[in-house]
Amino acid sequence: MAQLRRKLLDWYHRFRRDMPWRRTRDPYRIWVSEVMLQQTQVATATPYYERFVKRFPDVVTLADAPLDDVLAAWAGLGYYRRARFLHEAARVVAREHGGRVPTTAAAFASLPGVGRYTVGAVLSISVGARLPVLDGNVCRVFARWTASPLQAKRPADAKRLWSMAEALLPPAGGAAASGDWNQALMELGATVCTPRAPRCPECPVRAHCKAHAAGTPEAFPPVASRREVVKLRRAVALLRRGGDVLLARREGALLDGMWEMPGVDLAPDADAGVALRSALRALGVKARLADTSRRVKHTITHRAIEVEVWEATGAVTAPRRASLRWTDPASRTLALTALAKKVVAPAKRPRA
DNA sequence: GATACGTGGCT
DNA sequence: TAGCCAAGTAT
Repeated sequence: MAQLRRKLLDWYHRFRRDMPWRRTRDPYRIWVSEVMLQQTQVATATPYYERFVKRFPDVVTLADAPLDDVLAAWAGLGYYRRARFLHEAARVVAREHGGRVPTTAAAFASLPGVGRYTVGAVLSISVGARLPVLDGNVCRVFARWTASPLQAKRPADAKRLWSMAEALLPPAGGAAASGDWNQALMELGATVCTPRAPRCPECPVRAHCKAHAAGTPEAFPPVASRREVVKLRRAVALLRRGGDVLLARREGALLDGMWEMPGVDLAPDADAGVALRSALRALGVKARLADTSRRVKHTITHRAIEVEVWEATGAVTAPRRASLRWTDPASRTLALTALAKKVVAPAKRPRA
């Protein structure tokens, strides 16, 4: 085991990618990065991280900021509950911990949105706590090393995987840091021991890998059953006034508090114009609408939405109310959904 | 313990 | 392209 550890750590120190959160030991910044990276790829999270820590450089600044500002900074990253929990947790830190991120496992773990993974990641990386991590990468690496059909979703397997992660930590008092070890495991999974087409010839620890020995690394972990994607239709009104567009605040379970063009979900055979005019009337918005025939596709978890984009043919009037605003969509002051961003600023196709 | 939660990269 | 997947957590 010592050899396995040394080989992987050597590899990590040689090949680890440079990332902004790897240039700090500040528990707050490590924490922000770990929350952003949940279910999110490094390349996606990086620009959000840079903007976020610039706007909220410390936990007290975050605690003092309005939730809407935090959501606006998060807009486009998804899983907005992460941002709500992070903000709520920051307020707990400001109120109950004197504005310093607690670095004992129990205190940190008690914060909202902080699960076992995040405790291990933040505290091992920032203060060297000897705590394991288990994420999708680490699960896959372990399943392959042992050639076992371990799946993190099965509680019994998760327990075994966490035990492995604990057992493999560098020994207490040794030279190797737990934070480096944890990151080395994840880095291996992210860059070499990938879900498909793993780069076994580049793997520093292939000699220890039973799945590699068997020649079937891709068989581990077994593929999980996937949920069916439901197709949905929606119509939205892209209403402009100068450089501003009219936005409505969402309410409900999905994307609560986020802003997007006023619109309506459509039954499969519904008349979009009828439904959209009715929805706008209910908001008190007056406009003559025409179908642009532009269609925007967007997927949210297991929903595939096709959006019909309508525009006004004349002047638009909207009532003053808290859930309706004219805003420059480029200003980043409102938390726009990714779908709204697509509708207002369609991505240019790369050169054909 | 099954499910909900967003989005974009990659093949 | 369509489908899989990603540094998870809470309910």
